[in-house]
Amino acid sequence: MSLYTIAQASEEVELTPYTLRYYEKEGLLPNVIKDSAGRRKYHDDDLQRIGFIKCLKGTGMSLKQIKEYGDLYEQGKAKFKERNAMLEEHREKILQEIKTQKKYLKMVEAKIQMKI
Amino acid sequence: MSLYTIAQASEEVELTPYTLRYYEKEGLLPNVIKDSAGRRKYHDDDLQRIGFIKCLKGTGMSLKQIKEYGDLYEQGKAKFKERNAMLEEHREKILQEIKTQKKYLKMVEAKIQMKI
DNA sequence: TCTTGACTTAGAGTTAACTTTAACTGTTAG
DNA sequence: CTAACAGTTAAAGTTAACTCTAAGTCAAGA
Repeated sequence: MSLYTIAQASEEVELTPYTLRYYEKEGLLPNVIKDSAGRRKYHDDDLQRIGFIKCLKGTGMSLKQIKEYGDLYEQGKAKFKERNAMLEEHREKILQEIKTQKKYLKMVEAKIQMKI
Repeated sequence: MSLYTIAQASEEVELTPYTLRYYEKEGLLPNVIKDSAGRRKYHDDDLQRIGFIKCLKGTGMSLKQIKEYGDLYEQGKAKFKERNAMLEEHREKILQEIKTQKKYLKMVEAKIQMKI
């Protein structure tokens, strides 16, 4: 049961403390606790959650949508279907995006080969 | 030798006329001509260039960097090396990004499979 | 005890990339 | 001839996602 200060969590997840506070303010991190002096303490669970937020964000999901997903997650089993539907839709988007990236890669490689 | 109005070019490249004017203002489209009434006329070359801009942008290059690349392109053979170096560096970035996307895809798929 | 340093907050500022507005002009169909 | 339309410009507005500032609090070391 390890706890992290915001500086440690920041280091761990490679996001600035500003960003961590911002995500919390936006409702993406509803479970971060505070110590008696009001300072944030991050659980491993929080870091896991941030990791998944980075995954969703890194694949083009907006923070707004990520919050929607997180809100469904907070509602547990009751919203499992909706939540998974979101992820499956997002999965398709990622697959499509990888395809597009591969197409663009070929275009760049063609341009490199042109030698003019 | 076909020429396109901004509306036609917009349709063709799937960018709004606003965006086309914006790209021009930012120096990304230095060769767009105007008719006697001051209206833009796009050549096939312009559309090709916009296509490549979309490729670079779609793979995460900023408009600022795209302009740098375009400026080198305008200087022709003299800057060929620099220009190609930019593209080769960008190629690496795209490869890395595809890797990351695949990793994230696996994370999302794992989450979907979790069924909880 | 004093000061240093890491934190806190609310709110302001920044950046990229558009997107819209307002006021205007030239072309075309009736 | 005139109304509608498609374009023009400079400049202001928007949005997402941070990023920073100012003013304050608290705990720990010299």
